[in-house]
Amino acid sequence: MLSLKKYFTEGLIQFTILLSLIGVRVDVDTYLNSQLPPLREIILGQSSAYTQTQFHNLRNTLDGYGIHPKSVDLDYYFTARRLLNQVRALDRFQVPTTEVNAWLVHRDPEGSVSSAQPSPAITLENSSGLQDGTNPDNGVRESGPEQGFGEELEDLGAVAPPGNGDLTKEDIDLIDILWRQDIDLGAGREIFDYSHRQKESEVDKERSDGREPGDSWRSGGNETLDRNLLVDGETGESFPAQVPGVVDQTALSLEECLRLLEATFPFGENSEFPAADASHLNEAVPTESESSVIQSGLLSPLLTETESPFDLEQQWQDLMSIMEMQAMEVNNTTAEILYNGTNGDLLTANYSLAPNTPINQNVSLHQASLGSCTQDLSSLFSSEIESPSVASSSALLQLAPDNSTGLNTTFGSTNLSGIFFPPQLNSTVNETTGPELPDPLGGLLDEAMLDEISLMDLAIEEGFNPVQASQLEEEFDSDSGLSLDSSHSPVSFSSSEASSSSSSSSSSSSSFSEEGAVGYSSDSENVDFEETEGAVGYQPEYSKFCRMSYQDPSELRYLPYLEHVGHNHTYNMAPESKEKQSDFLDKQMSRDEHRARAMKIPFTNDKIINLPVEEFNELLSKYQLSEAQLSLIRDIRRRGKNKMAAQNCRKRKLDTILNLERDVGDLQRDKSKLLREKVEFLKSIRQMKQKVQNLYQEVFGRLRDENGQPYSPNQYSLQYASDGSVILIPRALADQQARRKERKQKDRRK
DNA sequence: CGTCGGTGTCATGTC
DNA sequence: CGGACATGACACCGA
Repeated sequence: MLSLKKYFTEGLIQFTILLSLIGVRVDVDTYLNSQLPPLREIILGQSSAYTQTQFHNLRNTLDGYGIHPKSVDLDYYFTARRLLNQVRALDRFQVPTTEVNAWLVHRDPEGSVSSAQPSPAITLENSSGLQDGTNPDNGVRESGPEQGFGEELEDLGAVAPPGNGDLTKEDIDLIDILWRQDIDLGAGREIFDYSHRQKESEVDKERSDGREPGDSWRSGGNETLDRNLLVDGETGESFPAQVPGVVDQTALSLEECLRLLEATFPFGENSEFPAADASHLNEAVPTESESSVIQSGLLSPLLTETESPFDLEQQWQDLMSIMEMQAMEVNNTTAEILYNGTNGDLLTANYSLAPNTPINQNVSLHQASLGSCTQDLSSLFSSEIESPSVASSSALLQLAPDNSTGLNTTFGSTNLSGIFFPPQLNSTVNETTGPELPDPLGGLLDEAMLDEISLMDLAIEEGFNPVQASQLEEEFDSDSGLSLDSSHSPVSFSSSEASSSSSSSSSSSSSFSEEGAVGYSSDSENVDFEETEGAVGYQPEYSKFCRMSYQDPSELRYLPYLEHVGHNHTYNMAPESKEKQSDFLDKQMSRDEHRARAMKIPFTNDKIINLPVEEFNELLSKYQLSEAQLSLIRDIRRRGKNKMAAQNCRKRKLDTILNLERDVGDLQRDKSKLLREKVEFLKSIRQMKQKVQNLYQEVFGRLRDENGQPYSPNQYSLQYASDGSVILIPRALADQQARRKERKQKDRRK
C-alpha cells in the first residue's frame, strides 16, 4: 500500500518534472513568436524554397556551358540572363539571414580551429562535407572544415552517415525523409551512404586525372602572380600590393568577368564602372596608393536604369544569407564534378604551379579576363565600359566598383572563396599554400541557436519518428501550441471549490423536525432497528449521493430533505426481512453515524458536517449535550469535512494528471511539427546552397588573368564586402583576414 | 493470499 | 487564533 501510494506520488512528481523539462526546452510560445512566424512564412508562403527546383538540371546546363569557356559562340547574353534569373530566384527564397542562422550553428570547434571566421561566409569545404565525408587524398576523414556541415547535420540529427556510429531508428527515419527529398532533387540515396561516397570519390579522382572538359576553365598555364603583400603598419593587416603598370592589360576582359559576377549577384543599381580605371582603385585607398586590392563592385548592366534598382545593402545581405546557407550544402555534386578528386597535385599540375610559386599580388579583376569574352565581348562592352551611362540591357556584363572602397573596408569583407570550394580543394590549399580557410560559421554560433538545435537533437533523440510527425501534422493541422483547456485547467478547481464553499455557506433554514425521526434507545449501544430506520434510511443514499456529487457540493443543501424522503420504507416488510434490511442499512452506516447514534446525538451527521459554523453553533446551543457528545459532534464535523476535502483533493489530483497528459500530448505534437519544419528547411537550404555554388563556380571559372589564364581556385578566391563589392584576392590573404576577424570576434565576446 | 483502486481518517500546514 | 481547507500518509475494504 505504502509503495503504491509512493508510486503514485512519485509518478506525479516525475510527470511534473517531465513537463517542466519539456516546457523549458520547448518554449513553444517563444519559439513560435520569435522564430516560427517567418519560418512558417517560408514554408507556407509563396516562397520558392519548397518548390522543386531542378537545380540538378540547372547544374548540368551550367556544366555544359562551362565545358567550353573559351568558345566565343556561346550566348553570353542569355547566360547572363540565366545567371541573373538564378540569382533572382535565390532572392525569392526569402530566407532572412537571422532565420537561416538558426540552422547554421553548432559547428564543430575543431573544424574551425584553423579557419574560424566569424563572418557569414561559409566555405564550400563545409558544405561538401556532408556529401563527401572522405578525403580522397588520404582516405582519412579529417576533422577539419571539410566535414563541417556533414557533422553539423549529423549533429542536427538530420543526416547521419550510416557508416558512422550507431544509428537509431529515429535516425534512420530521418535519413529516409531526407533521402526522399533528395530523390526529389535528383540525388540518390548514395549521397547518404558513407561507403558509397568513398567509392564515388575514388571514381571522381580518376575522372579528374583524366581531366574532364569541365575542368578546362582552370587549365591555364603558369601563374605569374606574385604574392607581395603589403602590411599595414597600423593595423598589421596584409593585403596584396599592386604593381603599377600591369593593370590595364587585360582589364577589359576581367571587367567583363566581373560584370558577369555582377550580373550573377546584382547588388547595386549603380552602373558606373570606375574600376575600369586602375587609378580609381588607388584613389580609393589614398594611403595605400601603390597597393591595391583587386576590387570591383559588380554591377549588372542588365539591371541598370532599365531594370529596377536594387537596394545595394539589402541585396548584399540577401546574398550573404544565401552564402551562409551555402555552408549547409549537402549535395555538392557540382563541386565534385569540378573539384572532386582534384587534389593538390592535380591542381598544381593544371596550373603548373609549384607549391610555393609566388603569386603576383597584382592580380586583380582588372587583370583577369573572361577568356571567352576577350574578343567579342570586349568589343561589345568596350564602349559601355568607357561610358557607363550607356549601359543598357544589351550589354551583358559590367564590372565596376559601385563606390570607392578603401582597403580596410575591402579587407573587412568576407571571403567568398571558402564558400564555394570543396574540401578537396581546401586540402590542396593547405598543402600548397598553407593558409587555412576561415570558419565562416564562427560568427554564427549563437548560444540561442545552439539551444534550438539541441532542442531538435533532443526531439530526435527522444525517439520522434518524422513520419509519424507528418501524420500528426496532418491530423492536427490546426495551430498547435500550449493552449491549455480551460475546462481542465486548475481554474476549474476553483469553481468547484467556490461552489463547495457556497454550499457550505448556504445556511440551511430547515427546521429540526427531522430530529423526531431519530429515536434512539436510551441505554444501549445496540441499534434499535425500529428507531434507526428513519435516521439511517437515507444514509446509504446520501452517502452515495455525496460520493458522486462531491464535484458539486452545492447540492448537498438538499440532503436534509432527503432525510425525510429516505427513511422508513420498511413498515410493510416482514420482521425478518426488515431485520435483514436494517442489518444491511446498518452496514451502510458510517462509523461516525454509528457513534452518533450510540451517543444519542439528536441531529443528523449531515447537519453536523454541512451546517455553517454559526448555524452549527446555534444548533448545539439548542440542546443540552454532554461533553462527550459535543466532542463526538465536533469530530464528526471535522471528519466529515475532511472527507469531502479529501474527495476534492483526489479529484483535483486526477484532473491534474489528466491535464498533464494532455499537455504532454500537445508538446509532442508541437515537437513533431517543429521537427518536420526542420527537415523542410534543411531541404530548402540544400537547394539554395547548390545554386549559389553553381553560380560561384561559373563566375570564378570565367575569370582570366592578364595572360588569359584562369585563376586557380586554389590560389584565389572571390570575396565580398559589405559595401557590395566583390574582389578577387589570394586565398592566403583571405585566410589571414579571416583569422584576424575571428580574433576580433573572440575579443569582443570576452 | 496478495494486489489494486477507492475511500475514510488523521496530522499537519496554509489561508 | 480559530475555522475552513488542502494534502500527505495511512488504514480499511471489496473486487
